[in-house]
Amino acid sequence: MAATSPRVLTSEFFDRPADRVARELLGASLVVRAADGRLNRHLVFETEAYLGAHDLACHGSRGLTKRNATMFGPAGRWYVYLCYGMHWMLNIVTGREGVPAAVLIRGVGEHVGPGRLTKSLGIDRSFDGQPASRRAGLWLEASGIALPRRLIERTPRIGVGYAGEWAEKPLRFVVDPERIARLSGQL
DNA sequence: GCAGTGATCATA
DNA sequence: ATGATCACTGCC
Repeated sequence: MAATSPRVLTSEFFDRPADRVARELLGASLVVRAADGRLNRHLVFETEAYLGAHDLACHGSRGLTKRNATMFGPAGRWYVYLCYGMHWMLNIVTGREGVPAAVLIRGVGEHVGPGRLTKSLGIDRSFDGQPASRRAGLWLEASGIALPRRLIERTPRIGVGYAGEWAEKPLRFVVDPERIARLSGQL
């Protein structure tokens, strides 16, 4: 009867190759603490991995800049940047310090699309560089379920056509949101 | 199918 | 200082 308490994912989980983290984040929960203190949980159903300096689709491949500095830092921090002058992109940094790698969170709960989910959840630049933790008010929790591998679809990443052969690597991970909600008993 | 949007970065 | 770029979205 002791309800298993949700496991907050920490740097131990994130300090691994981005593609591994991206796959294992499917079914995890993105938790947002609202202004009134309430917690809102959203199941992660779509992610993309950005592997590091050798990955030409990755911001880190153009070297360290002010914008992407968080990616070069330790794993487990939020990397948030503005895209097309309008949309905030939410990433979680992965791998060793000095290796610019991260996972883009593209879909959670009923929120489809990386720009829409940040808008819906009120996520912006203020989270950039913060550890994903309760203190930040934005964190990730492990799924309580074992997600069957056959439910995971892998495709090339979206919107990175400029990246040559790296544009075609299957580094986007997707599961059907309804299926995963049912598996988690939240439907 | 493509315009909007503006911070960021390279070039100078 | 200037111009190109861009991990998207919404409307044509």
